[in-house]
Amino acid sequence: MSENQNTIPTYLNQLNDIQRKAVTETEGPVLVVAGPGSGKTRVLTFRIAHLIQKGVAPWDILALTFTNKAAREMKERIEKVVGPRANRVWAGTFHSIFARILRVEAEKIGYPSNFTIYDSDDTKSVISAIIKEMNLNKEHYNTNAIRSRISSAKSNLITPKLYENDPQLMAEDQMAKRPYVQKIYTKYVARCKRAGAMDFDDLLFRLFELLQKHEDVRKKYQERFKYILVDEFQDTNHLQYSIVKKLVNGENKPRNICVVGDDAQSIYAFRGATIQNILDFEKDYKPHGIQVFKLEQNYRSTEHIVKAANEVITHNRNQIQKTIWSDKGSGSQIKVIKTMSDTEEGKRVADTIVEQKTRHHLSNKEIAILYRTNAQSRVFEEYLRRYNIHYKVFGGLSFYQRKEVKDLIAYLRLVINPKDEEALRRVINFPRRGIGKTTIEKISALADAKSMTMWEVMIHVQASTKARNSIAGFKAMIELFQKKAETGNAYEVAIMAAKQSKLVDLLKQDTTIEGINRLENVNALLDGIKEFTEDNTIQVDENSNDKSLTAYLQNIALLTDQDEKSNSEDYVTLMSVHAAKGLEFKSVFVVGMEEQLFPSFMALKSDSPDGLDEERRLFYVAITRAEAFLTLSYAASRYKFGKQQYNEPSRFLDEIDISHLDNNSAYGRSSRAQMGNYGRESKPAAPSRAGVSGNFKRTGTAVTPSLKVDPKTFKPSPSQNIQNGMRVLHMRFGEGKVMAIDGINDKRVATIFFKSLPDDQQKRIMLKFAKLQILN
DNA sequence: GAAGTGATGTTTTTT
DNA sequence: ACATCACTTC
Repeated sequence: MSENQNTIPTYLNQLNDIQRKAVTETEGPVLVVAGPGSGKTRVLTFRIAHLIQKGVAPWDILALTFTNKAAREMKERIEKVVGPRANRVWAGTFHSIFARILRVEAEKIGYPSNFTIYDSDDTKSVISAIIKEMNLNKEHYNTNAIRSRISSAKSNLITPKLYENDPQLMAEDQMAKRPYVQKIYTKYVARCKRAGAMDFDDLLFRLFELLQKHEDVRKKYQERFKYILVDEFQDTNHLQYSIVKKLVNGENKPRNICVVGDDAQSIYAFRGATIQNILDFEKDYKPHGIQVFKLEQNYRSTEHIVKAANEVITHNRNQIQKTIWSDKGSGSQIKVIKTMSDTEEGKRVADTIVEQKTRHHLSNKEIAILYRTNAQSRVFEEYLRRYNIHYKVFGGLSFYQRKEVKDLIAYLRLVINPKDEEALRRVINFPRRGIGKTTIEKISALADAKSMTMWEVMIHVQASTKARNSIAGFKAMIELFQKKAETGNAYEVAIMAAKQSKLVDLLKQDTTIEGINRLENVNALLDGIKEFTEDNTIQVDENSNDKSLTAYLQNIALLTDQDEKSNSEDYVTLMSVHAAKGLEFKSVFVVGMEEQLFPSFMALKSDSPDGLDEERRLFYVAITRAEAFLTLSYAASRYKFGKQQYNEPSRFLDEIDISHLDNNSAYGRSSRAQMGNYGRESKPAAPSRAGVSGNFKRTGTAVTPSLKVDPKTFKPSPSQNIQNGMRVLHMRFGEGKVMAIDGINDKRVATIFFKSLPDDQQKRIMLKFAKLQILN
């Protein structure tokens, strides 16, 4: 691997014939169909390295990937071949690269250059607010359903206007008893625009719009990107492909586009990805002399695994013909574990892990448990903990999605873009500063009426003097932060915001385990920001080294927890099959192989074979992650939504020829029908679910404080008599001292320091309701 | 305003 | 089973 820039490119010797062609045929359109483990990433990176070696400027190359991780790996590997020049390649995810371009060009399409990126929570909250305002029936207008409908409209280049004129879409909504989807869509788009915000789909959609409407901009980027490469092409949606086409097809421009993908590994159709893109690509570029290369040798897995995967995938209807093969020897047969319950599945898988570790000397890092849904991780966690096996769960709530982290980020977002309404709503009264729900609704209504932003109108709102004072105070505070942001770096602003907003103070008051955790998360965020400002290796933009708050927010908006830095710890990986795409492990456990679960009930209920095909591709992805050992497991019964369910073993198990299964497994498999009955008839003694989880009881649940005062002797005093400074008695909290009183009449709120509470915790209690006895 | 209660939805996958 | 949300109670 030692590359010397002046010698003949030795990297070409590390490739087989087809791979080498895929690397060296740099001109014109190229489609690389790459089976699992066929060296796809190697081809992509070497192709880029080769271009650079040939004299192409790194910044003339655009490489689009699906995840940040893939982009990072690609850059690292290019760097190994060509050195630090690699960093100047435009390599990143669709979303991050497009966001970068939009930062520069946003004003041309009516957005501020410091636009906010709304994540799916923000999107959801905007849509849900619109549904509420329109007084629509929540039963028919499910926020998630509407969101995905809007998202898929955008992914297919359908604006609200086009939506309205599309009889089929409108009829579908009519049928589903939600005729106002188009209206919601219209409002949603307007709302985002007013807030200077783009959601994930907008990062693509608005870029398309930009290229469409502005010929000069289009030409600029067409000329800029002389070579374009797209990874995981099977997972692109129509919109992404449309943008790529726009960038590639310039006037008098050689169409140097290379896409790499595998139709058999397309697993994101549910969010608009379509393998049609691969088929279209071949058609679209045929006139321009497309070359197609098929990488069919699998360097990852042994033969039983590769052959089983091939057998499974032949059950799908449409696919590009290819024969994946391996010369790594037959290897171990596939093991199938059948169990009575999900808890037993957890135990048996953990047992098998222990056995494999000793017998084959595997380290934890070489082992992965893959499941269809994230909720399945728990049983495995429980047993791995019992056995003292270090593990790590990927997926679920990412760091940046935690409430406390989002709260602080919302302050920062507001500093950069005060139009950002989601950020404003989030923090205008958090920590509480007396700007209640009604006031916020008034601001929102006023903003709507005047077509201005909430930020602009909020000081003019009709409200109590107190509320208006609070609003003015809030505004002044944010403006103070903004001033800081003009001169200070991201960290300085963040520290100031965390402290002066009283966010940290509030968190410090919560002494439960979760509360301490939350405080730690905020501190971790602050540390992260500090690191960002000090670490020169983190760069948002290859051409600048911007340490401003804007730069920071842009950097994190598109991060997911998959992007956590890899560390050297040795752990067993637990993740969803989706998350495992692109990874490989010596030993892989694919668990929960049951009808309704894998394939998912969602795919089965629609009755359309498309859904089932996608599940099968997903299974194909799952089993092809394994290098040497593959274990499949299923349970006769499992808990779902709190109820015990009995499922048949997955049909996918039947699609693997029995010759690839080990002896014990083959026996169990052939009695598939029996197995279903087995669980039902003999009624296995209820697996002691409680027993297992009992050992791992959630800790830290706050216990309701018991009564501190005997109800018989307790005589509450009239609330209007309570004054600042008095010693009072409360039924549950016991003795305390009134530290402050604000509000008038019915709205009087006392801040009381109670002896019984830990540390210097204070409670705010509304006097109208509280029963307090004056002590003296 | 805060805490507790009961009803309701959620779980397929994610940039 | 768990989380969230509207609603009640203090």
